[in-house]
Amino acid sequence: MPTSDGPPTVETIAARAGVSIASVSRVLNGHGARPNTVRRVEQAAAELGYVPNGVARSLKGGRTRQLTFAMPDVGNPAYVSMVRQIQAVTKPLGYRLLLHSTDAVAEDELDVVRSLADRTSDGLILCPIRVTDAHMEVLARAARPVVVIGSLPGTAAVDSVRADSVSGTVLAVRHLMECGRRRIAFINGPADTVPGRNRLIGYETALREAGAVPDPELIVTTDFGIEAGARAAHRLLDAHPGIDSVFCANDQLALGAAHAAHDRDLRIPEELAVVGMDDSELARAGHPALTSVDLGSAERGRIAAEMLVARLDGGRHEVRCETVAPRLSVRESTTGARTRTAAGVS
Amino acid sequence: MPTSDGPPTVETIAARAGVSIASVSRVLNGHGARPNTVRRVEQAAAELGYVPNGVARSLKGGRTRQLTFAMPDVGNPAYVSMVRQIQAVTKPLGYRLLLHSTDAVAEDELDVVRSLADRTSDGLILCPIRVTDAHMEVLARAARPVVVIGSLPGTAAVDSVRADSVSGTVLAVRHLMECGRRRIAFINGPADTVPGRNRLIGYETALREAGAVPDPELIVTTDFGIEAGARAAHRLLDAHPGIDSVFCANDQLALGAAHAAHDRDLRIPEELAVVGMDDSELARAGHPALTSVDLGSAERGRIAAEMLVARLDGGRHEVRCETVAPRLSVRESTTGARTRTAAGVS
DNA sequence: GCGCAAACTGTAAACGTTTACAGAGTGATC
DNA sequence: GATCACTCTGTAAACGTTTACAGTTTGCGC
Repeated sequence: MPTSDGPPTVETIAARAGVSIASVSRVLNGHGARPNTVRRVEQAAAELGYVPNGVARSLKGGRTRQLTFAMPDVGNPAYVSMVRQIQAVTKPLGYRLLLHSTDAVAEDELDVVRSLADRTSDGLILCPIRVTDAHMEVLARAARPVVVIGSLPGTAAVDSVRADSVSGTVLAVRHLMECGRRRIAFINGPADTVPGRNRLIGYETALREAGAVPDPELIVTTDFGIEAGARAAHRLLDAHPGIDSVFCANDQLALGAAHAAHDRDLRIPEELAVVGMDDSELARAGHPALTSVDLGSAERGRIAAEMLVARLDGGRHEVRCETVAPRLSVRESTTGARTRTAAGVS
Repeated sequence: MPTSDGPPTVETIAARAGVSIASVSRVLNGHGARPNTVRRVEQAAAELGYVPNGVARSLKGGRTRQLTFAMPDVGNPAYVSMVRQIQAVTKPLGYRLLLHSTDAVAEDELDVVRSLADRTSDGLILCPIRVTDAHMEVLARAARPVVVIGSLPGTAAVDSVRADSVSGTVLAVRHLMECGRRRIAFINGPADTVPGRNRLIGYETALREAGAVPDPELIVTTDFGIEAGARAAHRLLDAHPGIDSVFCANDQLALGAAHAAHDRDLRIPEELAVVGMDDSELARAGHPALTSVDLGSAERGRIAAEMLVARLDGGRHEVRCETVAPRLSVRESTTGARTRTAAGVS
């Protein structure tokens, strides 16, 4: 009995069109009906501005057409580009996107996975800050498909996309050597993370492969941040004036290093070449613009989204684990091409 | 009849605990039951790892505990800080956040508002790129509470929070004058937007209020972007070497202007003071760091979220419209304090 | 006009929860 | 031990859809 108050439902439409609710549903979903019925239902629906209740639909259909993306920090440009790509893949397919910021607390990450059991979301893309045994435990019981962006133990029965920080770092260091640099310093971020360790491995690998011996004195570990990068660079340059280049674990650190160089009147790249990582807007914000390693955040986001929808559509295929190859964006902080920012008259 | 397959439902629990589904629901929602019943239900629920189906709950309860935030561009730092604040307000209250990127297309904005009728979201925070008559039309019929971040006609029956670009610009220009600057150029963004027009008004107001006459020659309009800022600055400085300072419509433009100054060997701030707008990370990325107007994105996000939840909780109070006062973050690009980035040994 | 197949339609059940209502149990009081 | 008030419990309806099933109409060929 469709009462006057409240938004129109399938019953309201049925009453107005003089048909049953089943017919209303069928017409609205294009399941075939007599032309006359179609016309009456469509007219009634249009007149009343009927919009089907998505919640009821979800309950009946067993899926919500919602996906969740959970990551440590909304502010981080790397995650922002993931969000953008995930949207790009899922929006055209009619999925809504739930954003969950875990603030890098592991228990919160676990809760997101567990909360899949409430059937509120059809699938999850998770960027864990670190993968613990508890993560594996919980992921194994996840009530809905999950794709992890990050490194998982080989045994895991969960789709994942990982970056390759080792190769990324090798790319950077190799590039510096090809530019003729020999005293290559390394400003790393927190070393107790997987990417932190991998960068160190990459750094040492690249040097050794060129027959050089990594000098622990040229390696500094610090928190991320522009100021921190500047401090670290000053420390390195104070102690080892011979340094001719520096690779930094992200663009903030690299920008800080560039600032330090400016302050010491070291020309970039002539006297100090600088390479960053992430290839964020900050790299282009440097002056000269910073060469930077792109670990493929955008692509990881895209692939993760594709994996997830594949899992939702098709279903039962084998576990996938992809690695996204890093790419080096070469700019003036290593090659020193342009000196003028843009084509203005000199 | 709870079958073995599928996740446990209230029926499964009831069967296992030997009670009715009503008791299960009551126990789980803390509505009182005999201690013995409570124990049995809780045990059964725990053993089976029962999680209530959120969709069914939403259908029964008439609300989803989901909020939507719709803005033009996930990549824009201003919106990112809004997202963060909105999360900060709503997450503790148990709301999930749906993110919708409209890519700045008006029709998409309208669709978001219309789609509130599907009952999938309890409320909406909307950042329209521009407010048209169609917006007002659709907002008036919105099926759920909406808060708009942006400027609405006074007649609108919709809660809103707005920035004050006029005052923000006045703040910046006044600051430059207090620093002794007289030839103040202005690099504006697209002028056919509300904030674009307001910045122009603010610029002229501040100058006039100091007895100066705005010189149209010192005003340039361009798209946003670092390169664009550099080009614009070069153009201005080529034509008017006497310029001693420049106010830019956002931090990208300001950073570009700073780059141009570097290339022309103009010292900042001695020979050219630079002020940006938005107070994003880019401002701190400048070297020297850029003075920048904070239009209060974060605060607008917070207030919008608070307005929305107030509307959802309480309900029927009068329409609110708040304006967030801008704030000036003074840094070295106007005051020139520090020359060394950080406390390293010189 | 009749029979038949095909196309359409309506009734009712189902999705998983919450909750109004009535019935059953409990203990206290006289 | 009967009555009463009270608390607790179970049944059933409701939220708004989709869909299996059975029933009805329709069109067609004879």
